[in-house]
Amino acid sequence: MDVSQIIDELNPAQRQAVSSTDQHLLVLAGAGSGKTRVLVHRIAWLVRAQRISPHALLAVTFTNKASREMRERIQHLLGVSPQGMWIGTFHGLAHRLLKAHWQDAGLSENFQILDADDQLRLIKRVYTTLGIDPERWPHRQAQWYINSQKDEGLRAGHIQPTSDPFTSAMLQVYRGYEEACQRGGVVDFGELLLRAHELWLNKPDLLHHYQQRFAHILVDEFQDTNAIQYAWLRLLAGGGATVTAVGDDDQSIYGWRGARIENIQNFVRDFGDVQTVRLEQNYRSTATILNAANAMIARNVGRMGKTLWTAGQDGEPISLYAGFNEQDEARFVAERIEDWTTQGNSRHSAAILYRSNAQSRVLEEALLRAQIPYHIHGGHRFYERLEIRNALAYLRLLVNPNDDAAFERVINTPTRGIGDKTLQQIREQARQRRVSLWQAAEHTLPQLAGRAANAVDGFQQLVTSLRDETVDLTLGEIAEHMLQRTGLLEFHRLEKGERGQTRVENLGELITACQGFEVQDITQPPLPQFLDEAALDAGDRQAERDEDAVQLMTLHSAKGLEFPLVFMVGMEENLFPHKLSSEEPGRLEEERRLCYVGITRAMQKLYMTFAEVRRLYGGENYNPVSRFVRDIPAQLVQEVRLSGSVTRPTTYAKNAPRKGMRGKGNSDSGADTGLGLGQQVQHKVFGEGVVLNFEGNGAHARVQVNFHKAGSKWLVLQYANLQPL
DNA sequence: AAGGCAAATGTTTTT
DNA sequence: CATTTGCCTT
Repeated sequence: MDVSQIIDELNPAQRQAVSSTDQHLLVLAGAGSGKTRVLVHRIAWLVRAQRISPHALLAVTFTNKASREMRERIQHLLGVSPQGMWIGTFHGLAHRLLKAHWQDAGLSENFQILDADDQLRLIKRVYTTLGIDPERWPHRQAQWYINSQKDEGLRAGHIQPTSDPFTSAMLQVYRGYEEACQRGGVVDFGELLLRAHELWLNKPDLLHHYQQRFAHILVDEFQDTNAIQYAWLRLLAGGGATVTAVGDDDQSIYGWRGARIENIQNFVRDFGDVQTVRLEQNYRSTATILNAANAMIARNVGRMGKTLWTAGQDGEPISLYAGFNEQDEARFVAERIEDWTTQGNSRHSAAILYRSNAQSRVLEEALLRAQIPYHIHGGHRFYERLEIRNALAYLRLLVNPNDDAAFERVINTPTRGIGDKTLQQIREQARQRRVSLWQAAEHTLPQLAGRAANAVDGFQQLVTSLRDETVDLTLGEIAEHMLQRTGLLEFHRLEKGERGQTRVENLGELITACQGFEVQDITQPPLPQFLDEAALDAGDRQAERDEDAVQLMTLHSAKGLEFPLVFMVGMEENLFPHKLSSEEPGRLEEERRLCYVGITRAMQKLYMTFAEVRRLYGGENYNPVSRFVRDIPAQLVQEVRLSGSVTRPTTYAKNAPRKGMRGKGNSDSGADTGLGLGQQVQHKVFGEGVVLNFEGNGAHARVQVNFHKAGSKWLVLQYANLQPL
């Protein structure tokens, strides 16, 4: 391909960024300004025009999704995959380094990654060992403390002991936790970054090697980097590499989890010789929407400064609706979506954005009532489900029996008569001998009662023989065999009713995932690689499902997405800006950026809604309209009071059976079934529920039912034998 | 070891 | 209000 092709289709600012030859480059990329495009084209330009080997390029993102997208687009643009280039998340790249240099990093070869859940369990254990009272300092607080310290690049040893009882308790826990991790050969997310940084600090030769290798470092979402990530980048770039940082200070919404917006300003100061390019032309939204966003964000101080503009139309005004209460608000949204789809638009082109997850409920109920299929983003992901985590724990033990978190999780799952007392003894033994639980278990055997000793011994033999039996098997076979031999499959199958079935299905999906897994390194066994991927990429894989449904999500998770029609609901003081964030000026500014993110998601039409009365936590709240709404120039906003809308507060009896709904000709409703969306149904095991969704037709038709007791489930229509109520 | 009850506790989330 | 947690009982 021709070099000019990489450049020609860009606007002047984009072109300037892509072909910058200054030492460093800061791209301030406004929402919808072609940020990823610039990044991808710059990489292509470096390879094609500058003749830089992909081997000398490193591109780092924040999420797996972003790095996948970047890889695909580079491949698309270059026509070939960029062999030798490092593309990944901060955590992914750190992991790659630690795997390659595990000895220099002071890790065991098969170190495992601890996720948030296992981390909390481990912390609980440390509490018990140290005799710290979780009533006084909740476990979660310690978890938060440890993670924040790691985000800042601080180990327990770096922190000055104080007389402050909180700090000294937290420090004690931090220390004990560090030891437990080291002993178990596990590493949490923060530790990946911290260790990768220390690896380079401690091994200058290694650092030098990587500094020499990477001539260009490209960073996406730079405003989201935390202290340790920034330090890591500085170290790597210290050998003269060129850094391209792409970000938007106005979209920094993760300060509360360690992201440092000031890294953008510091970049110019710390790196010197930085060319700054602003991408301000927006290709997403109408001028009205952009003007609203610009006006709102202008209230923040200390910005790098940026004003979005478009060559496109003004578009429709922003509609503001004052609901009488949250029910009315939700009803309004549902009606507007009905109008939208009636006009021939798809449902998935509409999104409802809210500040906190709790708000989704009323909206769901309204959509259900209106028979509008919806999809909620967020919630449990595949690898976070209990049964999957149990299965993974067994697999982890196969790789590394000293993994205490895995050991604790499954020593009595399925139940095999190992109670708390036995476990306590093993823990005590482990503490005394400073060994892993697995090792301690062997030492504890003699002092256990016959039955308990048998059970523990049986467990260890199970794991050991499982390891022997699976050496020559493929990953899929290992998973399948493990599920059988451990009895996990049976255990979950026998779980009462509803849950069991889903869990067995999920375990089946796990086997499928194992079968389809592609190893990174063919010289290494697949299992550890699979476990690493499971830990580092919680797999939004099934979000790809392309049912035509309205998208519901928090403002945070909407970042990076765009929708023709957007609703920002709950535009009320105390809700948004959230009460807990409206006190401090800094946090309020972050809320405002969140609002900016929300507004700039909208392509054609934006609705903002609020409720005059909102039931929350039992009480009635009369929140004033959000200050953010008042920040938008009045001429851009149209206040809505549709004729035919309710003139008094409406309340709906929850789950009340509705009349006249059966057999309505909804195209998605599997017309011959007698069931429609929103239909109340009865299932002989799960009880009563409401039909949420349909999928497929004929013998393959499946129906999603939200059971009052059992929660939401997908059933095969053919077998479900649902009775309409 | 599972189920039931009382008490606490209510942002945002990736890796 | 409603969900989740943890303690207590069978």
